[in-house]
Amino acid sequence: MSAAAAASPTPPIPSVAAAAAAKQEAGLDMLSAGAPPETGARREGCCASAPPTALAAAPFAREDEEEEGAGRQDGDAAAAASAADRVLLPAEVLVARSHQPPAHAVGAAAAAAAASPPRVPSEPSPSSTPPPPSQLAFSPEHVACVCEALQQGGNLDRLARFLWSLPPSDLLRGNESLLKARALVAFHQGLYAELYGILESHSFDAANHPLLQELWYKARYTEAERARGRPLGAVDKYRLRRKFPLPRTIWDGEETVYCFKEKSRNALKELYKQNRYPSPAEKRHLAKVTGLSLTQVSNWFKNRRQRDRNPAEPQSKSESDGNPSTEDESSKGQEDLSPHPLASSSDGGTSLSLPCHLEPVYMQQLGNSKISLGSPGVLLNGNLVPANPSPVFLNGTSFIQGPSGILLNGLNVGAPQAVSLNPPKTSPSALSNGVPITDMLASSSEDVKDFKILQTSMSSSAAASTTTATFTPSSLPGAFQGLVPNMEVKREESEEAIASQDGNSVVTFTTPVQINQYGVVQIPNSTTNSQLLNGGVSFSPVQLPPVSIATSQGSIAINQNSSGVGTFTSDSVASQQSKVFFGSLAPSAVVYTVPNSSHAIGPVKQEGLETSLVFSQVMSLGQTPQLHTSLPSDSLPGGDLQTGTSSLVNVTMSHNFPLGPPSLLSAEELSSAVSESPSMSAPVTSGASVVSVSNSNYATLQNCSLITGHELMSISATQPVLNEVSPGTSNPVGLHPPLPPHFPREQRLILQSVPSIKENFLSDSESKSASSLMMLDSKTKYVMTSNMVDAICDELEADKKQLAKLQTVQMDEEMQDL
DNA sequence: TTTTATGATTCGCT
DNA sequence: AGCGAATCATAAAA
Repeated sequence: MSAAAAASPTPPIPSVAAAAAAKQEAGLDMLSAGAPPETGARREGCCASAPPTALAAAPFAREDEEEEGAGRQDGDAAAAASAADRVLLPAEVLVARSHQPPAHAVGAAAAAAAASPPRVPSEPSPSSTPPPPSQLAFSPEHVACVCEALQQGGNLDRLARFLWSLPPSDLLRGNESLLKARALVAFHQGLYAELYGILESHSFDAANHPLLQELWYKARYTEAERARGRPLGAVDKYRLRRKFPLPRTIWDGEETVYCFKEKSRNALKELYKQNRYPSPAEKRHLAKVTGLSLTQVSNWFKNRRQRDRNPAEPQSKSESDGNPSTEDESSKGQEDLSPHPLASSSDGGTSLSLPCHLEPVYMQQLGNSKISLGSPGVLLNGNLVPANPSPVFLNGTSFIQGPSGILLNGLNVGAPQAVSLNPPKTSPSALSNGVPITDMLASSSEDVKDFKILQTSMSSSAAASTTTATFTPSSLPGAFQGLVPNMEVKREESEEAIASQDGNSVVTFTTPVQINQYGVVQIPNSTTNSQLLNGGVSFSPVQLPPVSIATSQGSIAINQNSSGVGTFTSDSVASQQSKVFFGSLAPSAVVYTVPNSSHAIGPVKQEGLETSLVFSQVMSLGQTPQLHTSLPSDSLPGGDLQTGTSSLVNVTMSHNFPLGPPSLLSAEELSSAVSESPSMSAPVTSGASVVSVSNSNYATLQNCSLITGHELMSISATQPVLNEVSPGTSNPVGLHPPLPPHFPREQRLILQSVPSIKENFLSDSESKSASSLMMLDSKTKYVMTSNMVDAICDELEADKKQLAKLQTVQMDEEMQDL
């Protein structure tokens, strides 16, 4: 063993290493390094069987290993060198040194050779009498040992001389060590034809395959490089490998597998769907199941995560393995993340990256959706919680992104911009119904970046114009089928028209978030009625994956009648998570944010709804402010957007609203209902509750804080127009800071004013200059004019004041509690 | 030939 | 040690 071990330290073969390209060189070195043990073992064997003359096979090794004293070594080296020069060196050395501790012969010889000036091989040495070549003084084994020693010593020149001096004895022909040495020398000398001949002429021991294979390929590469006069690329090398396959003499024919078995991959994917970050135990189990090593499993997950994170990565797109999260990203891509604000937001590749989710994420038509939530978690409709393994459903075009978490029902909120507003690592920010809740806005630069990309700017024409601003996604994915692409919404247009265009589609978000692909969020704008509720109303046919419906989280059913009355039915199914419903367009939209109420739900279907009802739960916001907005449907016909009454409602209720179907909810009723079910923890009732809201009616919920556009606007850093309108209604900043870890309870609705022009989107976001802002999801369109804002503000003012009081009180209480 | 998919490696960070 | 990011390498498809 010692001999073998001694051999291991052998350095790589210089010539080879020199020729090797950086990486391959490393590979070669590795091979060389790996070879030693084997060669050592081999040599040991050979030496062991060596005849008596071999005083010392072992010594060779020792010599190498021990690096004995310089003095003696010098002497030995000198002797060896001289002997070596005379071709018969090995024999001579061995013989000459027979009286000494064996060893140094080869090692010393090699060292000497390397150190001393080369001598003419044939040059006779005064001190010794070289036997004629034909009269080998030692056996082939000895020769082999010498060859090995010289190889390992890295002195190929010397090895070449040695080989050259050897007689063409048949005895040596079959000697693998000698052949290997010859191959090395041939390679070193550029005698590739000879090299190939050697490699193909003898079946080498598997232990030598790695090195010889390397020589084979290296030679091919070198030849090709010389022929082409330029370095080879990976592909070139690959082609050469294909063109010049390894001879079976140095290859066992076993194909290298670069792709795991389908079965293994499926198992990996399956787990990945469940958990992107498997525990060590899970990895071990998976490794066992798939037959892969733990490292391979880990690498697979690492690679998968990386590729899901960077869909834009030029090299590859994530495979469409059916993994939703992956698919979205892969499917849409990177391209959409173009600088263009809208484009990015609207088309934005769909990417879903929810590290925190333990459960699978389902996206329907991810095409345009992009979800990229950072660790903190995202609150969708108030419910998406990072830590919670809740599935996310996207049915749509909306995208959610941001480390902090952003969710929009078509509204994208992230407010990286308002850094001051967001405490860096608090909890996740939540956005509900288009209203961003910025407890945690991304403050990091990354967040900002993401935000910019994703954020959709809505423009309102605050400064720009009274005219409505229209944003159309630069490119509409297939998701928009059925929708009129680039449709512009103008104030002048009648609401109906708008409705018809967008209308009818409903976007439903369940606690996990569901975004309808078609979802277009529009904020009908008329100052009169509508408003941004939930950020906008998105309409799109709701297509929920069966899964979502079946999920334990509950389902949502929305039935709206053509009359413009929206009916919302939620049956509580025992789900823990709340759901959000977005109803369509228009005329009147009601948004409810109900925390903790989950429930129900049936298949979501929406057709031609004119009324929209939205329930969103804001995560733990529960007690805090809520915003409710309802718009009268009447305004729709008016052609122009009217200032309807719009209110945002965020209701933190743990209970369902026992609303009878088509019943109108009066503010009082609602409030009472809400008040009755104060505790968030209250289990959801199994019964289904139906709420119908007539266009003209809107419900006001107690415990809901109403935030008018002004406030929202004011929250955003720069929103001149809005600020002017409603100065200081609420100081966003003031509100946020205090938020404790559990801030979830506090919910905020924020409308950021964003520069109206999409082109300027990025820059604007940076600059924070703004007009009125709205967050849009990529496919959503929001149109809000400053007028609208004003109108809305006015409209809401009254309600706001009332609600604000309630909200304020509650918040104060909560704050105190906190 | 080029591009894509994918496994592995390396480096820096925590 | 685990992770992310960047990168390489390989195999296969385009």
